[in-house]
Amino acid sequence: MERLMIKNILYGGSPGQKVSVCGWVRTKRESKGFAFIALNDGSTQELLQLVVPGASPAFRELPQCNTGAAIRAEGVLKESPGKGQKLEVEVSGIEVFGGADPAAYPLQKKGHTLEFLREIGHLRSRTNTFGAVFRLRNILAAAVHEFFQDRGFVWVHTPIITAGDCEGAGELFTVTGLDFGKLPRNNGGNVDFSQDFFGKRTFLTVSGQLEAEFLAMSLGNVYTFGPTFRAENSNTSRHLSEFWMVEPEMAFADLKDDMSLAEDFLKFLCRRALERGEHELSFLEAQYKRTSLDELRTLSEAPFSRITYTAAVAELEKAKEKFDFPVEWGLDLQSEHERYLTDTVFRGPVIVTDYPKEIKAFYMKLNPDEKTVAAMDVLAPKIGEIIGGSQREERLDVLEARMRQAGVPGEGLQWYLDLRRFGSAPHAGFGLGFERLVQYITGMANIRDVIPCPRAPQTIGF
RNA sequence: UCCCGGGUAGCUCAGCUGGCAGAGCAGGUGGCUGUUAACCACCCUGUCGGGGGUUCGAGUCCCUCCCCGGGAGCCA
Repeated sequence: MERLMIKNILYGGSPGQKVSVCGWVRTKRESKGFAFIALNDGSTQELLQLVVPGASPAFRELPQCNTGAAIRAEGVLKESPGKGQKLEVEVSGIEVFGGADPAAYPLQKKGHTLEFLREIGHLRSRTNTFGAVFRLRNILAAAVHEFFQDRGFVWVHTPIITAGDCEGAGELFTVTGLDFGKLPRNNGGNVDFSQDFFGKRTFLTVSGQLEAEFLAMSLGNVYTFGPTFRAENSNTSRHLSEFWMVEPEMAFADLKDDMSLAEDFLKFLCRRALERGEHELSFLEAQYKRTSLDELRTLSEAPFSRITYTAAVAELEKAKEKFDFPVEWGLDLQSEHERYLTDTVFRGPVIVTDYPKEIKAFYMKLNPDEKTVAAMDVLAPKIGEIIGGSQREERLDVLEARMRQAGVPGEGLQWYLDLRRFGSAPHAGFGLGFERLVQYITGMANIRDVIPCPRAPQTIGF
């Protein structure tokens, strides 16, 4: 008999139907004459109840059917007389693929802390919480592609290995083929990377943006969606050393277009999460009370607030709240300031625009006031910056001047400047940290709980 | 990297001014004909994070290192 997924049985099955189902036992409840097994196969948040009558030969298999065991069950689908489920399977046969010693299996029939589950990363996806999070992560990843593909954006694959820290976005991981036992040295005593695999020092990418720019200046609208690496010694609930980033880049677009795209994008993702992950979201809402379906519904409909950096600073200056860090035009907004704007002033996502040029990257377009740049950050309640973007500087002379001021060496970036020499055009884009998005939608407090194998300083199990 | 708070049974934690290491849950055994993290009874569970020191005596006090969490910085 063909194996059915639990999702399809619960939503497409009818009483009287013969079924075969495989999965992992969540709980077993035994009486003298019968037993109940709650089974999960990862296809859905919900569990399938198996009823094993004492007369069934399957009853003899019960001692092996402990929490965690992998089994196949065959039987007849019936309407359940009990509360809590509509359908259940009256089992006639059970095959145990692999048992799970109850004394040794770490996942007990009780609640566990997220911290403990992080220590058993290879098993935590068998829990309700992580099943929900990883299914939602998939829904969102698919929705990223759906959103851009529907708008004619081309998915481009920018390199993982790069030759320079052109953007200055944090510390980089070095990639090398050199033998650490006998590193070649130059006259200065430093490692001689000219003898390395690529003939120069190379790194894991910190952003695909610069490459995405030249692809946008040929294909029109493009986006990247792939892994990104930062060697920063960040120990927070919002940072990973390896994370996934989405970076759209649009030719012939300005900051307004960029903001509209970011807003439409986030709303679309919320809507898809609600449509396709309702059971998962409901579970997480009930379990942790850090996210709410109503909040996501509001977010997917109401317009985002928008404010310039200058106006935001004025708002903070007149705030009654005491801040630990100073508020002054020219200083970057601190976490506490961002939180005040999202949680107190606007009570929702807000887009802050036109930051002082000194605190933003060299490639952002200089505004006519020559003090600010056409940058935008989308700030979300609780987690802060979820999107950072800008219109790019397309004027060669202005860009070169900005690079000199910022101390960015031009040698490795001639190809980037070429885009301003040949057929330059206004263009804009942004970067979205995918895990921050998943965090925001699921309400998980720690970013290490929204990716299967989190990489962070001193953290690389599994 | 900095500032706080932690590390005691498989898990979550209590353990006061230093004096025989505890509870709940999980697990085991038995009972129970419709359970929902089932219920009832009984039973088992320890390198008190590692090392050093003070003391007649350290889970408890001191030093040091490691690990975890929260916050900050950096950022997405």
